[in-house]
Amino acid sequence: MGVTLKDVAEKAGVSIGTASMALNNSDKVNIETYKKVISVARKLHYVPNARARALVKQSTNIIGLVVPQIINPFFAELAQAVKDSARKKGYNLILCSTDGKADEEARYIEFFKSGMVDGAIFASQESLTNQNKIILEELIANYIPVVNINSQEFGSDLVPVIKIDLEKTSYLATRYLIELGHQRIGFGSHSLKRFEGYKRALSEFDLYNPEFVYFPMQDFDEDIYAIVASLMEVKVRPTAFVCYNDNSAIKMIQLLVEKGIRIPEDISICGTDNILLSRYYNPSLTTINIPKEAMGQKAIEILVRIIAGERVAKSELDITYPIELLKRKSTTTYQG
Amino acid sequence: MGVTLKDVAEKAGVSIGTASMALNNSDKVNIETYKKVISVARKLHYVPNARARALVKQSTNIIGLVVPQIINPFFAELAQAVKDSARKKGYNLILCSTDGKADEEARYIEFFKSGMVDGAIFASQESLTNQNKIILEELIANYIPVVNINSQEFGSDLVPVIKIDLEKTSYLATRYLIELGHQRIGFGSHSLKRFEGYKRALSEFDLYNPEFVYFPMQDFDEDIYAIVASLMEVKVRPTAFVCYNDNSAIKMIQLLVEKGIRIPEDISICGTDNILLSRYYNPSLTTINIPKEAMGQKAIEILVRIIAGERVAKSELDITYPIELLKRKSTTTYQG
DNA sequence: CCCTCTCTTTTAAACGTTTCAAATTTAGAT
DNA sequence: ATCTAAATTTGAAACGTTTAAAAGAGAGGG
Repeated sequence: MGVTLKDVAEKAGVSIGTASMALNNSDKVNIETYKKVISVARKLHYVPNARARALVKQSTNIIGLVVPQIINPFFAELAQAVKDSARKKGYNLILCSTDGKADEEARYIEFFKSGMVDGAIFASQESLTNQNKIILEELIANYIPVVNINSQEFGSDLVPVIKIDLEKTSYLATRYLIELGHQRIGFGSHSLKRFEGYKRALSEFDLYNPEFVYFPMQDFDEDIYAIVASLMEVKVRPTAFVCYNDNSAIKMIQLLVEKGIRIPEDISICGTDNILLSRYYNPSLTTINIPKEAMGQKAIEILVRIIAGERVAKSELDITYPIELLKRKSTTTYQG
Repeated sequence: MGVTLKDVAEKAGVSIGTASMALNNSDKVNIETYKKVISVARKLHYVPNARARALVKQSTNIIGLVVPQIINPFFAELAQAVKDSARKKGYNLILCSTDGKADEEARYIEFFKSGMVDGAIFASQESLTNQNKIILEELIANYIPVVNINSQEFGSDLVPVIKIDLEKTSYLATRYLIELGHQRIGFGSHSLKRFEGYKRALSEFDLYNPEFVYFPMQDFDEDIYAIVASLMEVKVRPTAFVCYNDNSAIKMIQLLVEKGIRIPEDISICGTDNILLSRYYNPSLTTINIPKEAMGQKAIEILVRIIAGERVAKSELDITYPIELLKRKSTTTYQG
């Protein structure tokens, strides 16, 4: 169907080998031949067949990125960063979103194993499904290079991890709310790590009260309705709330506002992620910044090095990026 | 490095051809042989090499999706829909975002030409860069199947288009604002089509006034600062504003609120896209729904059919999806 | 016992590159 | 004119599949 190297070679009057070398700028080929081949190739609109090249080169120049959901702005922004870095290194990015389903995750792992990508990055909220942790281990050990973003578990010789200190996110948020004078601070997340940070901050001031803790079983986003409903019924309401990401914080605010509760006057709310929109939300969202660009870039950088066969230093096997509290308008002081 | 078909064949005591057929569930192979091969393959953790398969099959089972930006929730949501449909048809999706740069667009087209994808979907705000319209035409004509989403130009035998009536988006929004009693209605977009709809609605009531029209030259998102600044200075301010997407509407609201302007009491604001967050924004955003899921799904459906060699019916070469006004809280009545 | 037909397996070409050893050409030195 | 070394080109293997044609093995009929 398409124009092949053979066509180019014939028209240029050289062998396939020579044509290939010319097109790959080998210095072994005579300048005249080179010119001839290039010109013929251009004339015929020759485009090298990436499939054939992939087979012989054992590499596709594609990197896979797996995220739980693209429609979560946090991951969209991360994907953007990863993509930009990948492109700079000459790679294309295949973006895979699992919607948190273990079988989708498994399908992608299968796909990766088949050799369609040169390496993969797994980004998660906190960890992969248990089942796939095992599959992933195997994947890495036997097939392709992998880097994890945000997983709190790995960080081995095989799978470097780029992460943040999850516990600290909620610690920072909670402590800030305490500093603002709040004493009844609510919390919602399915993450144990985050809960620990929340509890640590409160414990330091002897303010911890399990009544204000919500552990949604499923998807937090969906369970916000339940949390808000519960918040409306309870007799002593928290005056501040720590959400596990900006998306859920925003939903929560909206639902509360609809019930006539003012943010931040009645309840201060704090998110995590610093998604683009959090700055433009109304009220603008107090949140924890996560350096997505830096993390995405680092992940690609390390992955590319592993692909190239380099051995990464011990110090780079487990990198924790600093996070930062951004004080905005969704939180305010409270006088008991 | 990995286990190949040859290894499996040898261990199973059959030829490579037979092993291949067994693994592909061919009915030509004896049931005993089949079982033997399958069991050996499993034992050896054999995974077919997708690169080799792609070469001989002339197909990678990958579809490319090109969007201007992933971090725009509209495209993230569209990508989600496209991905889901693609997976259902057995394809993987390679997500490419161009950031509106013509050269990135061109690089992706080059990549597609090389045969790494079986087909491509180009989604845009309104149209591709001029330069690449030409490249794209050529791509389609000679290399791989393509479907356009949202482009207002194509819709040929070669490139089916899935789109909405852009003119109508702003017409609907503007007319609604007029119905609410507004007489000074502002407008911001670089889209001529959208401007036409805006103007048509106003003209019907003799309310058109060029003073209220903003044509940002570059990226609208960035130019919102300028528009808001200008809005603050002008002596007669519009009481309503039509934004060209939800993202910009949200930014605009936030900037206005920061200046002490109340939304919707002082200015009613209307977006377009109905991104997930628009419902959760504060105030919730009056906007135009665009059926992203349906459009994404249709795009895949048609593309897959073209890839399969089917000829699509004339009626499917240019499909316009219905849009719908969603009345929410960012707009309110106005008594002159 | 031979022929035919069906069922199964093998063989080998094909996919379109890259790459490296071998062959060829060219140039330079004697 | 001959030899050597360098420069260039060619040829062919390799990458790991799929697939169609050919070969082989049984079975059944005459």
